[in-house]
Amino acid sequence: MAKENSENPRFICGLHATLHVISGKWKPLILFFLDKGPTRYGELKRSVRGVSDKMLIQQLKELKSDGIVQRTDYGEIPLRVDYSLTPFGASLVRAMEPLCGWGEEHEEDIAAAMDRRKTSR
Amino acid sequence: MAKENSENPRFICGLHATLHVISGKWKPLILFFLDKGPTRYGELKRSVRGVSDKMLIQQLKELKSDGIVQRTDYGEIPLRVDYSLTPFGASLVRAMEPLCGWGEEHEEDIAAAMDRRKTSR
DNA sequence: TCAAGTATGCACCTTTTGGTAAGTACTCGT
DNA sequence: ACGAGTACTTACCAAAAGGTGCATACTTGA
Repeated sequence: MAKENSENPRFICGLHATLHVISGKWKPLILFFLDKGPTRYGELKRSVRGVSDKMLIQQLKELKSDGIVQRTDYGEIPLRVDYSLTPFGASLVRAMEPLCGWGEEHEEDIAAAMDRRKTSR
Repeated sequence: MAKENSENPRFICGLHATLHVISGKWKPLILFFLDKGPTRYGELKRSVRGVSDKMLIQQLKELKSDGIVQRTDYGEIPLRVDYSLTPFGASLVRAMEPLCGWGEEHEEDIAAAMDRRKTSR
């Protein structure tokens, strides 16, 4: 009937859209490290402690297909590849900063709440 | 041995901590609607279209145990309860706004990327 | 008395997500 | 020739997340 919303109805709000891009166990961490500059695959793997090859590759692929990161293959003889943020990705990282700040400020409350949940489960 | 980080090592960065609180299929949407004011359970369920009772209750409980939302039971005869943001929760919603904005600005790119992934899968 | 509405709880099942471990194709140093 | 390092790929499995539907205890209106 009458339109209630002139935007496309795919997402409830912008946040909803954003979360489609950054959800994934390792994505925020990957973004966090890539924000420091282009990083080789192996380097990234060592930074994001605990991630498996499968997961790292998979999340990088998704981030790439979302236009957040770039993969650069130097076509060199002993295989050499690195990953970096696109300008689009960099803008996302900027938008994530307040969440970063909020998390830092309330780190203890969050950790306490997590413990509470684990204990009383 | 030598400390590399004086913060507690539970989270890699603030963002990582924050994501523990807002991850969950329906949480951002719930927060989005609660930001408009205290909302009764049934009302919320009708707002967050598609959510099941189980999920709505579950996510509300988690948000409550994280101190993000408050549950008010009016103790009235025909059962009456509502949910609202705590000040802590309100501060989280404020920190989420840039992500909201980013998502709004790039909604089309995000949707396009999602389609691309679905199609080429 | 019966259906409907309130706010939940619970059992069961499927889907999604993530982890483990192996294999590939290449090159380099010994 | 062998082991190690590069950047992945694949198959198999376990755990977590989420969905469906029924049950509860209460009340109000027909």
